Amino acid sequence: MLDKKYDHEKVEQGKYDKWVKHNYFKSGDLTKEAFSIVIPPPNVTGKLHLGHAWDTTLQDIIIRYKKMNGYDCLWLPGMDHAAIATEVKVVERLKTEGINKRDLGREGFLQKAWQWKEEYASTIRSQWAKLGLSLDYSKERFTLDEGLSKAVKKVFIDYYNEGLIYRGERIINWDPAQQTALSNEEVIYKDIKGAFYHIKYFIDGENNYLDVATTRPETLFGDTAVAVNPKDERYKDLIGKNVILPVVNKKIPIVGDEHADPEFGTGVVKITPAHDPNDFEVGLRHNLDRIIVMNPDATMNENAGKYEGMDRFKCRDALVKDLQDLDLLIKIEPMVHSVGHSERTGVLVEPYLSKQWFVKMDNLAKKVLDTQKNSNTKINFIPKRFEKTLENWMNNCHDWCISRQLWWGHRIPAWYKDDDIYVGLDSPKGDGWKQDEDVLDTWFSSALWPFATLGWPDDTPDLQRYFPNDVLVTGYDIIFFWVARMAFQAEQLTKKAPFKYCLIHGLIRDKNGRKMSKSLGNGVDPMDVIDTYGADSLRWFLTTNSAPGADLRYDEDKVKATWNFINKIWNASRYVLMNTSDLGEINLENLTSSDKWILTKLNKTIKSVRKNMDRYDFNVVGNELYRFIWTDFCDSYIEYSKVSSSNVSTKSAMLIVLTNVLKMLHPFMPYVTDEIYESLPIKSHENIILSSYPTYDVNNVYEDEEKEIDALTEIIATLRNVIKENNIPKGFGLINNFTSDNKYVIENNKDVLTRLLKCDIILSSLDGLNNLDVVFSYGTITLCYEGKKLTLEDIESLKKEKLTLESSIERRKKLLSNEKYVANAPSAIVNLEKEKLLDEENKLKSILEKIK
RNA sequence: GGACGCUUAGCUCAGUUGGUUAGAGCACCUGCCUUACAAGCAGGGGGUCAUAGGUUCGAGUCCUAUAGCGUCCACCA
Repeated sequence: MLDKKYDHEKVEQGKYDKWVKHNYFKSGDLTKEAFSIVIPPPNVTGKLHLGHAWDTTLQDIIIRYKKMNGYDCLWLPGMDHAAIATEVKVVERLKTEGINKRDLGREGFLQKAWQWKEEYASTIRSQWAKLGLSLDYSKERFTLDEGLSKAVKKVFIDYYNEGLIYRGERIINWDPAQQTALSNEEVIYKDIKGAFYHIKYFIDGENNYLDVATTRPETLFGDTAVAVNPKDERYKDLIGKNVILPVVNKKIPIVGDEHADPEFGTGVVKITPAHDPNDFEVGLRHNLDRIIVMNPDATMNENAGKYEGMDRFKCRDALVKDLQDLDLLIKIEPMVHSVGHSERTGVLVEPYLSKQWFVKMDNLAKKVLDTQKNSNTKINFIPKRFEKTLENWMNNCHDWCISRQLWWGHRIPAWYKDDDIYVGLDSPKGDGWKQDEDVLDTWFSSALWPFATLGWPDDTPDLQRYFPNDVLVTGYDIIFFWVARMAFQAEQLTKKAPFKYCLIHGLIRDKNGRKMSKSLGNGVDPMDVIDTYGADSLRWFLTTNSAPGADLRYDEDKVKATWNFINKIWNASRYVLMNTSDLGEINLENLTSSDKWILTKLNKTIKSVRKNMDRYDFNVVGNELYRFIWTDFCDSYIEYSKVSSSNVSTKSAMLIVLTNVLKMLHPFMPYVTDEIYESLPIKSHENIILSSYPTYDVNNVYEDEEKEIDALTEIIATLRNVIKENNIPKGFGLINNFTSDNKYVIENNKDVLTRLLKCDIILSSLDGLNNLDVVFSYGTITLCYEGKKLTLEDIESLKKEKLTLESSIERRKKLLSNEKYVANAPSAIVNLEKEKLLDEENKLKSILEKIK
């Protein structure tokens, strides 16, 4: 028997270990149809946050549901080495220990990084365990393990040989703190206060200057031209002349280029091909030199003359002051502009000319766009609108910079000797070859996750069975980072979409709607929530409280409300268990009307729940189950059943309902459903995980009894209202004045009525008491009681109801006399409308009699 | 500049292909320790579904415009 109160701690204690020990999460039953999900591998940089809890719970729900539907489910766990993110953290930690990364050397550093990885991996695994995730640990992978390394190398080498990867000198986003290149996606643009510095660039041989405005004056040392628009009347005659670069005092040409926007600033733009992507392009068009003026740590280099060694911003200040002294500064115009920051280190990104490896994107993107046009080959996003997000990215993507000047990652399999490049698995023969020092962008390996984790490039049984994955679950914020890259890598390497469906959820926000972030300090640790309310409460809250694709505000009150819901389930279960402990076997031969009613409601709920589970519409499922359990089962059925709870069929009915409810709840709340299922007097399996999901049972749908008990429920609610409004004292009687074909509703359910309304008897005559008629569409019920008589106020309320009925009847008559409505509306709706009209007319008739 | 989303009860949110009188939780008011549950039970109040048009027999739901809020992408010399 269950304890009197639901205690989430006690319930969840030890269950996960039990599940794992019994191998409930293991895939590989070849007699069943396969279903697979790969977990979005969390970074080994820290603890899981609420977003992870949400994301993984959704997957767990799907996996448990599919498992109960007879599938061989593989949910593959794993983690991401998260190249730069982890390296930054390890460097930080080393710093607190007084150790410098470079002093440690590559091998020494990697040792520390692997230590870090093991540490955080075990934290993450314990968090997965607390969440109750049905992961198949026998298949766990890591983006830096041997198998993925093999896959990554193969892709790099093949792409290189096919010309899909190239090495080139380009302007890339440079992170001066970590001293590595970044991809466009790793740069976060933020509006910051800056200034437009207007500087005099004197025209060679003239006593005249151009007003050149820049936000980064320190890059002046790399200027190799100034550009004006060839159509700009103000300047077009100057094209071909030179200006004197201030401070440096060398001649650079004035070129005409469309890049200069006559509307923007002064219409004159300095061209610094080594420090700006647009200028780089201009430089190519006009064959300009590229002068790098900074070191990798963003201090000025030898090209900056006396400013050499100064930090870029210190140099800016010093240079501006000097320009002022030289009377070369026209003005400083404060402005707010958007500047790129490194996603991981937060420092301002420097556009920087550098030799890096790139993936050529145009063809890869085009292939994905093509497959997305075909419903047989596409990835189906849920909600659908996110397909556009993917397509937008594919339409606008630039070549992908994949080399990173880091140590923690897949080292690039390229060797150099003088000007020769060798790309292959191992170092080429001969002396003097040196391997590339760089590693690959972490997303280069995670892009292979759906298939490389299953053995690709080898054609393994797992790959054949579980690829493509059935569904991928992730937040909309990483469609660009990850989903897009999986899409084109899978397409290119396997000729398939990596997964059939992509279920997208939103972001977790705090109670006030702000993003949860470390800097705001408004983050909530899911483990704390689990300690306070249990994993089941957290899981239900996360997955049933928002529409697909929408953000979710964390609201402790709602988690608390979920705990209350579980407590309700717990107590309803106690009631059923108390009544069924002596039940030998299921027997449905003598069901009462309310037994049949609840079985009918159960089956209709099962039907709808299955439909919405299949479309991953979990908030609809949540509402459905909540309403069925609390309203139909607890508020109505359990109360009705109290008059027949010694009946074997009633016992059987309540056990069937509870069992099916537990099964439907199980994907959402695995712990408490396991606990209660274990206590059931009759059950089909040793554990609920192994049981099968409820199916609609047409043999237990009873339309007549459903109507009867719906009527009973309505009668009870109405009478309770009347009793309360009129202060009818306990112990009253009632007379059944329903029309002859409705009388049975009360006759059949006398016991329930007297019990729930606390009335003594069902009378046949008034017997000298005061009376009050209550009008239903089935006829009237007369309440007979001692005490005050029907007052004027009561009559007033009847008059009020009369008015409401009259207007409603008028509306319905008008509707039904509308030929177009009758012709076009579905007949079920029209019939319902007719029925309603009839009911209301009957009711009105009774009221009119009463008032008169 | 381009794209997308949101606006429904005091608060947070649902609302399936258009179809009974628009729902839930929390909060609020009233009355109850009724032996599953007071973390509960029973009853109640509260919404012209952002605004204005349109399509339709019928619009919270579809279309157009407007306002406000938000997100992403691009640009920002």
